[in-house]
Amino acid sequence: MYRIGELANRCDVTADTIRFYEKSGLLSPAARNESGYRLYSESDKAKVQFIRRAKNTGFTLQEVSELLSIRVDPQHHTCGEVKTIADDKIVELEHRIRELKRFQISLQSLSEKCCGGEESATGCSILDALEDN
Amino acid sequence: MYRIGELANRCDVTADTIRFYEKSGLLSPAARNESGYRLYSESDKAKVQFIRRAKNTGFTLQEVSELLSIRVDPQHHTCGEVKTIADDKIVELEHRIRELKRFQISLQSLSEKCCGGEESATGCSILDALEDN
DNA sequence: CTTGACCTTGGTCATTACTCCAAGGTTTAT
DNA sequence: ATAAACCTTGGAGTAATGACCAAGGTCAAG
Repeated sequence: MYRIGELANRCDVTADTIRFYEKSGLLSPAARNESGYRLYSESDKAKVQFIRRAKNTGFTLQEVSELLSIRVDPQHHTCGEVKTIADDKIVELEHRIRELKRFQISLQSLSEKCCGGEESATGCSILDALEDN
Repeated sequence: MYRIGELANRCDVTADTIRFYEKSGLLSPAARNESGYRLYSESDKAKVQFIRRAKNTGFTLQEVSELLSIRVDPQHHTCGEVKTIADDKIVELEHRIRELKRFQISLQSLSEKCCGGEESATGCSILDALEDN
């Protein structure tokens, strides 16, 4: 079990960030010791890393929270519910991916037209292209 | 020339947003009339639309500002600078798209494992699905 | 010439996601 | 046994990106 500082180090975040995630309901410590120190497990570490990855990908913490809630309490949820949540997210991801690709392609076509050299950017084809838009 | 309200309408933003962009140094009105009303040109409209499009796809206003400031003063910048901004963003987009796909694949495998029925959802967790990956 | 729609500046408020601080308790190394 | 490093809660502050409001000026229509 890690204390908060060590978990923070291993996940490359600050202790404050982990406490903030706890306050936001994304994560709670596996246990507390007698002095009230938070204690975390390996699975907590995986969760923090999941949160970071999801966040870097552009999910809000709210959305990350929804993703995490796909970990289901089997007593109270059915496969049907899980599948619905997952399928909704899949569709949403498709939209996002399409949008990012669209912009990436347009940036790529701009970048290819630009010489990228030391020339003054007057008449740079990227800027020209933005002007057309 | 448009007044701020009309520009806002045409670009599907609010007048407040346009004033905010101005305060942030992204955009200033082509002119003012005698009463101090902001007046905008077609090129201002293009600029606002560019800002929106870039922003919706993941550029921060800060980054948009870099691109726009080069455009405003191209003789003091090089093609290389412009291309670097674009290429950095392309790499970032690639990374985000890869992560999004990773999530999507995980969710798909989760969804496939789910019968989708009324059964209890033991073991349905996106963390598990991601670990398998 | 009044009414309603629009504009001005200047200010506050909201949300997201942290980040820092204070005052104090705990653990560990020397 | 004491200093350094770590932890606690609670609260305040920050940056990005706007939204909203107040008090007042302007403009077009009936």
